[in-house]
Amino acid sequence: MRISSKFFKKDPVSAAKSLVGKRMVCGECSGIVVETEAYATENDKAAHTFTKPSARDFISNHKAGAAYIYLNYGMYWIANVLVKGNEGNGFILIRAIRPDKGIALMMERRGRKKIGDLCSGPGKLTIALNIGGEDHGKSFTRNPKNFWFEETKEITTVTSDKRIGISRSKSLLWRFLEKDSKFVSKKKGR
DNA sequence: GTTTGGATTACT
DNA sequence: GTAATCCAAACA
Repeated sequence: MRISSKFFKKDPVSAAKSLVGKRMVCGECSGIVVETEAYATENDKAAHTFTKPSARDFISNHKAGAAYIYLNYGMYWIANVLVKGNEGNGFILIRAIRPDKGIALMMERRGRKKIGDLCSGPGKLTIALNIGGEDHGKSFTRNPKNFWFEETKEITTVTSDKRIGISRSKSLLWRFLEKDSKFVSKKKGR
């Protein structure tokens, strides 16, 4: 069953946590979300909304569940989901998924043979799923032919940790991962 | 008009 | 450890 926009209308932190274990479908490929991070518009200096006015514009011009795709370091696209809750707006950063279907195609796009290396990082999974700047602003809940999330029967134990790869507000435990997963990004925090 | 700093990855 | 490579923001 596909996840509706209602899912993205609660606060960003609990939405990010509950997205772990869901299936992310994109064209012929899919995978189970094993790692996310939450970013909030309020009291979060690491969020794009703190430094980039364009991120705030994006929030006011789009609905909950929209895809916020960002080009980082000039070479890697990074996928986020817009969250608009009563307790504040923010984004869910999709950091890693466990490949499920379309693995051969993902290997071809990535040029890698190890399944554990296909989607174990935010820049990697966008390449594997063929997500790019042309998908910026599209919806995860209203565009059935591009990408969406599904409920699963996966039994996942979710743990929280500090966010990584950022220079501000590092102390918040807003990174959520599937416990003991071999498919999460390996880079250490702190 | 020029400079700077990233939600990173892969290779040495 | 570090090169690769681009855009929006910030500064002059």
